[in-house]
Amino acid sequence: MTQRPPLSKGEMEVARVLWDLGRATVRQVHEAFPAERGIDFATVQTYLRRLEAKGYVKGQLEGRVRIYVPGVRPTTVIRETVDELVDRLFGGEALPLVRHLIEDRGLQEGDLAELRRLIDRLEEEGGHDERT
Amino acid sequence: MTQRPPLSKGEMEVARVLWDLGRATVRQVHEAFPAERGIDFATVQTYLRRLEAKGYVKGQLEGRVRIYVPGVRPTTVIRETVDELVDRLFGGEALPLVRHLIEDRGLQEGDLAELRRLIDRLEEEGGHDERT
DNA sequence: CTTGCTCACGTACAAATGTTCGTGTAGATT
DNA sequence: AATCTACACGAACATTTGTACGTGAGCAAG
Repeated sequence: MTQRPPLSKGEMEVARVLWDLGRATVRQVHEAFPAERGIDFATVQTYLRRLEAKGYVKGQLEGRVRIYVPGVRPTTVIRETVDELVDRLFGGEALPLVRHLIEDRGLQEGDLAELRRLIDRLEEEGGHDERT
Repeated sequence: MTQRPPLSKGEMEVARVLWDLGRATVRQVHEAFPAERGIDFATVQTYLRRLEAKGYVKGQLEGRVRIYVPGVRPTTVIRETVDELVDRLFGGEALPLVRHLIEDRGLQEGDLAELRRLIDRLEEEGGHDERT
């Protein structure tokens, strides 16, 4: 089903901005980039064009300008991307990545609590209506 | 500090194999690939060459064959790669990715238990700010 | 109407990536 | 010795990616 070509790094950056804005012109996307990124207007334009070609966003002329909107949910892309990473880097094992994220990327105190709740919930579900 | 160029997808596949084997000839790496992958011997050879150029592995002629060994620890590469992904896809927030991994990628029962222990340990270490 | 802006859109182009071929040569087989 | 084999090593080449330029059209201000 993954008929969509994968997102390149640059495309991902732009896609993320569009997800945030929800609906934007090239200029708006361009302006949403931090100045330090120093990305050119035309470059953003190209990325959006390519994102459209790959089926990730939809663009439509509205008067003089083209308005872009996301065509795929972030969750979907995240799933595809992360799955691929997990496959390539961990041979499909998710746990090592989770461990790395929890240990080496600073999670906040509250985050740990939330994780614990999440685990509680999952163990609850799993252990209780599962009868091989 | 070492600004190694990032690994491409293909390079990562090969690097992973070499981490597993620890020390191998091109042929051994090639053979370690699942047949379905249908990757050519020469392709593997090129990847190893490029990995060496990028500083990820070291190769040395031993008799007539070249032996490759990892030059960078998997952990390092994983950190760099995952950090980049988290930045690009989640704007630096690690939690959403962890959540995704736990919820959507099937972790085993035992994995959850291990995670819980990990969280316990981290909460222990971190501020003793009990206030649940 | 003439200048000047701002876009969409097509085009460009170097670098990186995925993939393979060709050549030369050091050992193995006949 | 004449072949055959298996590599190392260098090239090649089509795609994809990152980045940007140039042109022409619509609109605005002089």
